[in-house]
Amino acid sequence: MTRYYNGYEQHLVALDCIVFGFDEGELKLLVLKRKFEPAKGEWSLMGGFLGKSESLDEAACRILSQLTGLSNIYMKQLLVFSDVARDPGARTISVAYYALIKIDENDRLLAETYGAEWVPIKQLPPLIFDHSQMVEKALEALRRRTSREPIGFELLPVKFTLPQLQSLYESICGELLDKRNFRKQILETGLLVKLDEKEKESSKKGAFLYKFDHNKYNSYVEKGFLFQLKVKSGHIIKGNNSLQV
Amino acid sequence: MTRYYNGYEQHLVALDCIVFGFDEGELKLLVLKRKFEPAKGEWSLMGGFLGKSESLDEAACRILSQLTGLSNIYMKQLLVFSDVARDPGARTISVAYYALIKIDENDRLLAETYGAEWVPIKQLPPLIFDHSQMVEKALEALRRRTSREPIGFELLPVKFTLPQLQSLYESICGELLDKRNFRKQILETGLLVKLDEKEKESSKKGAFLYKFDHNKYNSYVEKGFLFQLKVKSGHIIKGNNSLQV
DNA sequence: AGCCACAAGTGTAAAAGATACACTTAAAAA
DNA sequence: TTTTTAAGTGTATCTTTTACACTTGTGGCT
Repeated sequence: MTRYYNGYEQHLVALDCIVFGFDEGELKLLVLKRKFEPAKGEWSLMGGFLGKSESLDEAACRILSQLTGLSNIYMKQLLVFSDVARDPGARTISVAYYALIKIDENDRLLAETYGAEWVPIKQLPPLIFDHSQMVEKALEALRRRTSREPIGFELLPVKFTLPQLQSLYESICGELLDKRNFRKQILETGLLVKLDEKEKESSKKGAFLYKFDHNKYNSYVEKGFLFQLKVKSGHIIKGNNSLQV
Repeated sequence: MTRYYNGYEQHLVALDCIVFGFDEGELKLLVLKRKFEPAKGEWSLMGGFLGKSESLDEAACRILSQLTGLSNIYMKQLLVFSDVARDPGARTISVAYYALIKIDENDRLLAETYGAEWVPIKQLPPLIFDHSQMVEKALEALRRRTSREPIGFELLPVKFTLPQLQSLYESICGELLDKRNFRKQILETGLLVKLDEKEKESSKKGAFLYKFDHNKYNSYVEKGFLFQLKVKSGHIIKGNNSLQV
């Protein structure tokens, strides 16, 4: 096939996936102990190599599904890392992808089956090579994208409560948000459907479940509507029954 | 060197540069007629291949400088294009970069020397392969980034007038802006330095020249300041001496 | 049965920011 | 001297964002 472009260098093209999940009110990352040399046994992202007859998007899906059994996952290309010496095993370039996973929906044990582990993002161990940089960049991208597109829902179960959603946004942007303002804003989009069920795990009163209306969102997008969540300057919420006279 | 990772496919890694310039009040793109097969003679972006001992950023700079003589240019990685059949010449993946150039500063003839041409973005000819898609994505990225970072200045000469700057922003976002609001907003940042000189090409009165204060910007950024230009819903400006009773 | 503890849920007023808008000024050309 | 052209300037209205505190529902405890 390579009739043209003779004489140019060929390269190993790796892929690494930054896999985000949200569980127990925390943003988490899926990491695993590397099973081969070099750096065998150290913590790393999920990775693999680009094959002959697949696009990068296809390869990213393949790798994620081989290593976790998951499919039909939100994935996005992030950035290529290409320092000449980034991987001591060989000269490789690595295309980083990030993925958003609904942890609840999938068997939480699945990860362990494959030797992977969900680690809170605040307690990440050191990762091999430039993987920590990749995580850093992925977090920035996630923050940016979250405020422009309704991708937060990819991290929650199909049915979720508003307190859950708020907590998710707070974990992503690293700031507390005002409950009333948050609700007002998110409900104003008209994209959430209130269900008749309540979730009662996290409180006695229970919180109503909602669904995100993908169809409505898509038709809005076609009409030029822009999802925008102003998740900027949150503040510590005070004055909640902390004083009693 | 490749002691590890044996048996994995190697790939040709191309780079393509979307080179933006701003001239005669228009956003322009640098394109050239391809000098080799396949698709010889057709319009394409500037491209090349990743070498053995260079990072992608280095390669992108090298390619731009080989093909235009320019160096010290703002460049940013955009996205990798990797469809299996994207290039009929061979299976390649291509990392797209976009660059912002101050056309005035550099010899405008330079382009021609190298067989390249500045084409207004609204009159782009069809480009080979997936290059038109790349341009599309680059424009989106430029629009997004322009509103979050002061990169517009990379497209203007070091000294510029406010009408020039406004016209640049209008070309990028594709909408007319209100003169007074634009000036207020951009001057409020405190990042423009008014000079004592006037530029008198485009009007009899002449417009004052300004410089962008990079140092100040950098120190602001360290303090957490965020550049934000709200360049959203512009409108057609009416009422300017168009009626005379 | 009643009380307590806990998180869910709800509205409004003040402040900040964005928008719309029209005339004056400077200087070259006629 | 007049005309023409684009540069330059301020304010009032509207919209959006922010700050803020009490009531409700329910399970568990006594």
